Amino acid sequence: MTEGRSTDTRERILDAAETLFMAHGYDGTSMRLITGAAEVNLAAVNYHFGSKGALLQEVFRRRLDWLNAERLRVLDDLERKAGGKPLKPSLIVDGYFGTLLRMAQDEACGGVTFLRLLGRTLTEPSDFIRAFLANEYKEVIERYKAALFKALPDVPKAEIVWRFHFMLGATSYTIAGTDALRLVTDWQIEDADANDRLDRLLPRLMSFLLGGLRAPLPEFPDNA
Amino acid sequence: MTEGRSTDTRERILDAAETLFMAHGYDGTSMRLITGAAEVNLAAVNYHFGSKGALLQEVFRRRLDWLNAERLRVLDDLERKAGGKPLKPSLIVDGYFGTLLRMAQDEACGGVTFLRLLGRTLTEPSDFIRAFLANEYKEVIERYKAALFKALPDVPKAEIVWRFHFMLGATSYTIAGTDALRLVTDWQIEDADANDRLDRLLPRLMSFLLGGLRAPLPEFPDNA
DNA sequence: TTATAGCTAAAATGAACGTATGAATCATGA
DNA sequence: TCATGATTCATACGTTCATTTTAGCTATAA
Repeated sequence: MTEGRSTDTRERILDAAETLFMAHGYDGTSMRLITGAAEVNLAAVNYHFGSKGALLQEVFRRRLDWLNAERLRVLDDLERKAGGKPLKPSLIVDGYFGTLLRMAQDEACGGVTFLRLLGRTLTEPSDFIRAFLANEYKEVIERYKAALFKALPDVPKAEIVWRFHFMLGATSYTIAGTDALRLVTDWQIEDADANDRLDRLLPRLMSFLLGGLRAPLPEFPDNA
Repeated sequence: MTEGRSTDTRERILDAAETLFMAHGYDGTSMRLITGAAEVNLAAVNYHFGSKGALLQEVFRRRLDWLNAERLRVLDDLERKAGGKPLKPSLIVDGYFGTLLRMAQDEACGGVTFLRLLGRTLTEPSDFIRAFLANEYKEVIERYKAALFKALPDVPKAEIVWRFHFMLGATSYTIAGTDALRLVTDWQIEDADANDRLDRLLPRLMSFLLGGLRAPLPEFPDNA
């Protein structure tokens, strides 16, 4: 085989990088740490990916391509079944956020590790990764936003965009799972294994998101 | 005066560090960048604060001491007026998150810059800063959690903790304000100045948070 | 077998990092 | 006025960083 060793090295680097970027952030993770954990030579990253930044992009691309394609597939499916009629908001929210959390239960897709890395990186704005993620998400966001506009014709579009934003925040922060304040709240949550907790997280999060999405519209103070 | 030059240098360093940590993260901000922006000598940080890590802590302490004291004061006030009866959830949520966002409108308290730094750092878990923030928030979180338990006696405590967590996420992510996906959503938001946007953000966020907090309880799939 | 391309190994490069040092400068109290 | 302690300054130190280089290894194709 002409690439047996090579693909193995690439995958090992990507797996190690995913875990380490999640744990220590991009700047906090050195090439020596990555190649050490992957048990490959220091130069292998630059040979296979070109640079550290390109490696980070590849870590994301490996998972996001699948995730966002799946999200589009789900939405296509929903819209096909609805035959032109507006979708229920709960279905749209589940298509976007449910698909994400369900991916985390599939270890072959990176499991919770990638989920945490994603949540963390969405609030960590290195310029080059922002541009990359924006492009990677462009189509999906556009489609889901449009679906929400259609599903909630009486709600001002600006309000929907804001609430979509809030939902993204609640989800990202939750899946980052390493927030500083978790130490404080003496976590009387069930100590089941990660998959069990993930099972119950999805309904919990979904209730919260839908409650927020359908909340009464805010009233602004007069500042004319 | 025995400290004129000194306090000025300290403040300039803290201001510069606050802005730069916000923009580039902790690891991404070098001492040379900080001291350059503050127009002080490179050695000044180590002289006045001891180390880069201690500087970061001081950046937070300067704002958080006031913020969390104010949160406690507000809660004390509410509970005193209620005279032992449970508080309305909206008042509790406003006491916690409203106080935070109102602080951002006071430029003397750091304004949006500190708000963004806080939002960003809450998901950026350097071990030492996690421990510091956990300690800094300990009392406030405990008090507000207890108030919510009392205000919502029919809701399981675990559920309240989760939803408090989701609220923290939505808020942190929003105030970080630098999330990667903002580029995507062609932001048809009013182009008013920062304070105007902040004026309307608070009611918007509050509606969302309360909607989520009061949402119907989730139903879990049977996995017995 | 030999040439070639794909890949790995080990070492070196130059830049940037946080921190430490000792001299210079300043304000202050006797 | 002058000695003193606080602060600022320029500079150097020892690491660690991402990346590059050069040589060597392995497997396929002619």
